[in-house]
Amino acid sequence: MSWNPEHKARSRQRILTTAARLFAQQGFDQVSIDQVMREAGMTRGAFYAHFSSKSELYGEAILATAHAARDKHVQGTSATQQQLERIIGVYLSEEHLSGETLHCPLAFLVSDIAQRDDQVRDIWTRVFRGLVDIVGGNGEDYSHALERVVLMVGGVAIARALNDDDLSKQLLDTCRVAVLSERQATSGDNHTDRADHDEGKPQKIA
Amino acid sequence: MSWNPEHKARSRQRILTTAARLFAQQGFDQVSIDQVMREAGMTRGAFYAHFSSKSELYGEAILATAHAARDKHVQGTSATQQQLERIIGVYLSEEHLSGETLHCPLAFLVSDIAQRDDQVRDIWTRVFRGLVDIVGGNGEDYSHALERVVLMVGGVAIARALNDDDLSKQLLDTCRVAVLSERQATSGDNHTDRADHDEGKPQKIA
DNA sequence: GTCTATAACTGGATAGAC
DNA sequence: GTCTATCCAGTTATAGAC
Repeated sequence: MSWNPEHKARSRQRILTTAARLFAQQGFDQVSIDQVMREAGMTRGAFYAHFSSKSELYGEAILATAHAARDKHVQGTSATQQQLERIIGVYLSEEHLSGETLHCPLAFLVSDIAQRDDQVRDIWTRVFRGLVDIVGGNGEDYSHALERVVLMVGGVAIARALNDDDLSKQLLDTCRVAVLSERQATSGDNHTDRADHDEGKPQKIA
Repeated sequence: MSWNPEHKARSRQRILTTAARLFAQQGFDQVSIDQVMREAGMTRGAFYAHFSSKSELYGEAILATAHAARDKHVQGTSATQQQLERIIGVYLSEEHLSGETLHCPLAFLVSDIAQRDDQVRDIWTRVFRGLVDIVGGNGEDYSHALERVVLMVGGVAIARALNDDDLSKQLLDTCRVAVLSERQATSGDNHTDRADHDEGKPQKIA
């Protein structure tokens, strides 16, 4: 069985989506290659036909998650103002924390990344820049975009760590209000179209 | 050797400070009990005379770090306005990221905590509330204190993950300015004295 | 209280059959 | 390309000597 050309690509995709989910929920160390492959319907030996190491899989999974989120939430080259407000609302929602949906590797893996090799950290940094570009639109200055992304990514990361649902909810609400209100406080004009963010990716959401 | 009553307390303290440093730098999984005990000048077998599990050590190390930071930076029952501004400056500094100094478990372990058991997560949540109380002073409303702590903890966590020193520095600067300026924007009066924050602990800094 | 020694297990990674 | 079998390094935890 399975010598047709597209079979490998499908297998790889199954491995990636499974790994992305597991890594986001449990981090790098607590996910085993065996676990990923079993849930993807294969055995451990087959893994090395697709990736050369666990670390490479980790980076590719982060990238795949970011691509999927961008394709889902940003059509064309840039998000409109309306799309942007919706993204912020979904990102800073309780569903983002506990749903079956995919989770943002920026928030869910932030303190996992500092321990990883340069290749993985470069990917994460690129994805981070991609989200700043999207959230910043293009008109406002970079610092304000950075601040809002810190409230988004930091807010979700902290809300997920807290062992108190009420406090988590209050914190998400606070961050959502802050991100949305700070936007209109700094500049009235936003959105438009930009053409270049190359390999910059947005976050992960629904 | 070593049957005097204080010897055990000193051993425990050495284990705790060693563990706190290693955990903050490398996370729960990548630190072994053997490594902690060796660096503390003992062998693995001795560990279980002090703690019943690695997870218990993890929680106690977080708590010990928070206590040490509070004792160092907050004298009396509450921080003055001047102390507070200094704390924020030190917290959102490059030295906090890479120095030999102790690191804040809130920022360095934020996405590590979500994977741990309830006992550890409760401790982390308590320490988080402690920092909110300190940063919030007492006059301003809780939401603004939450927002500023998100900028502090989230900012440091993200700056540590980024593999680009310039961007890290810019992000820390942005967060520092935002935390300090947002404070005076919300309420003119701050600081005073409060008597109860019980087990709430501040962060970790210098 | 601290040590050595070891049990029982799981991890990533490779070799070779099909 | 995927499988089974295996190697080897590392983990937590316990038993028992001193």
